[in-house]
Amino acid sequence: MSNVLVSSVQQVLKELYAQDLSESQIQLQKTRKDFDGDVTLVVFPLLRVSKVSPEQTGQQIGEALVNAVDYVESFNVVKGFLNLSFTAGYWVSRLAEIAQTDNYGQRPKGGHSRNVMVEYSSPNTNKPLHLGHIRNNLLGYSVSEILKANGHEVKKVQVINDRGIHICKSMLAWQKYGENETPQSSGLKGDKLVGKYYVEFDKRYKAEIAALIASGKTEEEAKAEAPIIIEAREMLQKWEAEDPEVRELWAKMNGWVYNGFDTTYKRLGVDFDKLYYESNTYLIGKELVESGVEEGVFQKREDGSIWCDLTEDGMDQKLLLRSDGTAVYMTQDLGTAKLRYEDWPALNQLIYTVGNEQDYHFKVLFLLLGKLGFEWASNCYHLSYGMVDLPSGKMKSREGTVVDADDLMDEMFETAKAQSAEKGKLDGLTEEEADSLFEMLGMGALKYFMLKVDPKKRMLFNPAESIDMQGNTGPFIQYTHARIKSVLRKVENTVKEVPAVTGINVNERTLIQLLNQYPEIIQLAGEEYSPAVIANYVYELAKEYNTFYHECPILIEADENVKQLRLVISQMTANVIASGMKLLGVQVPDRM
RNA sequence: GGCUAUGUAGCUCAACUGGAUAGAGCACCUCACUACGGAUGAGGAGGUUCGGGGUUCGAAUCCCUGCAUGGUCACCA
Repeated sequence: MSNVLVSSVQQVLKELYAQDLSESQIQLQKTRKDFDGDVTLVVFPLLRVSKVSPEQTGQQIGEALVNAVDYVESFNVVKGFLNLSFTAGYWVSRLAEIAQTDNYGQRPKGGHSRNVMVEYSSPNTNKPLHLGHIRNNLLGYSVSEILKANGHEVKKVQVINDRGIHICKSMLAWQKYGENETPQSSGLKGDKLVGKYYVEFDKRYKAEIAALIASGKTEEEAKAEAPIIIEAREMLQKWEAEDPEVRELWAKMNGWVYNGFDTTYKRLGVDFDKLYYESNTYLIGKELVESGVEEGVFQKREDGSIWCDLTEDGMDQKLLLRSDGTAVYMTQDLGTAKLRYEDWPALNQLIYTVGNEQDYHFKVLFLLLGKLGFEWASNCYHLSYGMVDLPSGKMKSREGTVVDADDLMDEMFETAKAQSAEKGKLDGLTEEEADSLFEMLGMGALKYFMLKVDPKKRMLFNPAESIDMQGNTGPFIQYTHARIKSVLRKVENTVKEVPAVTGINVNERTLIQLLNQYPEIIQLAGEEYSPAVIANYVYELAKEYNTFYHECPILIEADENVKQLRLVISQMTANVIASGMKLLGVQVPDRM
């Protein structure tokens, strides 16, 4: 609609001032709430062509638009702002179109569609998932869904960091001190069990360092010479040499971890189309690095290590392969990227959902891919997000302040349960139904809380406040949806026909305007890779509906046409709420 | 120290990318259920948008500068 109006404005300007102006010079925006109107034209940029005062310019354009555009009913000018009001008929017909559109808000596939691979989660296999992973998972999943809604072809993937020194640490500690403990024997979730031995390794390592320092070594020497770390390094080399015993242990312990992760992913509601394992890609990376040496873009040093000199690009020397020939993080990332493009040659964009602590890493990665001659290097994008802090500061595993993902989800469930019990609205639900509702509400609260914040900003997670369910929260929106459903349940046939009404009130108008915005919101969220855009919009919609609900009778409305209009508005609001929340990975209940 | 991000009400976050009197929620103070769900709504109070310059019709937004906070500069991942 604004596009149509833009060209009308251009037309009018041409007639008035004999000037052709580009679209970008026509600034249309939603009229602010405290002013009268639907759409506002900013006239300041037009003064150069009108050569009269802002007020006069607004007046002239306003008069011309009322004459030229049939749905522009009236206007007013405040300072340099021309506020335009549309006819009720215009908005009613907009509502009718919305009601008749399948998958309203979503953009069908077409010429603009891209093939996009979104990587997210990608944990290490040496410890369980925590709060930081939750933000990552929710963000990656939601952005994927948003891109799909924009008509793109999306594949969700992760690369599992299943090899490296970290997993060797867990393996070694388990081998030495584990006494064959298994998830079955201990009753521990697999990822938790492996994490336990990672912590055990760290403890022993610390003790050895302390002992060496006491015997006169420097801290640096102690860290390098502690027997247990040397053993771990040896194990990594054995692993790379495919030592059968080490590989067997490795496969067993990783298997435990994957089982544990699967449980967590399932509960979080995230999924993947394909999994990559670094154990399968680091060799490709090594080959790439070697070929880079041959091509002269990388350099081999005397000790055998391989580097890339990035000083001309304003960065440092970057290690790509250790002197003992083992791979580093960067090595395998190069290999993984190459493999992905081989798997999906039509790929247009590769998105990495990874925290901003790795901004530098990805800058370097993309640069290296370019140096290796991959023209698609410029299509790689680092979806960087801020860390999650606790009121006590950073999460630190050593200080035991890590918020475990499974524990947190349990807590959310319990809170939702307690809240519902307090409201006393559980009548008629079986225990099973009630539990699934609590899960929906608890997860809704958690997901909405984490996604409503702009991804690139660091966020504070206050356990006490985050589980709040009043105000700007997931359950508030879920409640609004349930309430609408409750109204709709009471009418026999849901009518999608928009009746002929002579006028609409301010609440109806505002809601239709908001509903009308939904497609633009999805587009904006896609362009910015920001679920927060969706979250804030859905909140505003729910809030506005609640105001409408208080002001306007629906079922008891005497005028049958007005009643139908309100029912359609209600129906569409519920649809858009459900649709928007789905993009965030949040389900909405019909009753709660 | 270099590079990089962030700084908005007591707290947690918005602000359509340069537009009007900077908006919400929480907390605090009022008020509203014999109409459809009170996990709600209406109102009040709360601001030098970190400080200082600049650009212009107009700045939270852009530029410069200072301050604060986080991240990062590993033969860790």
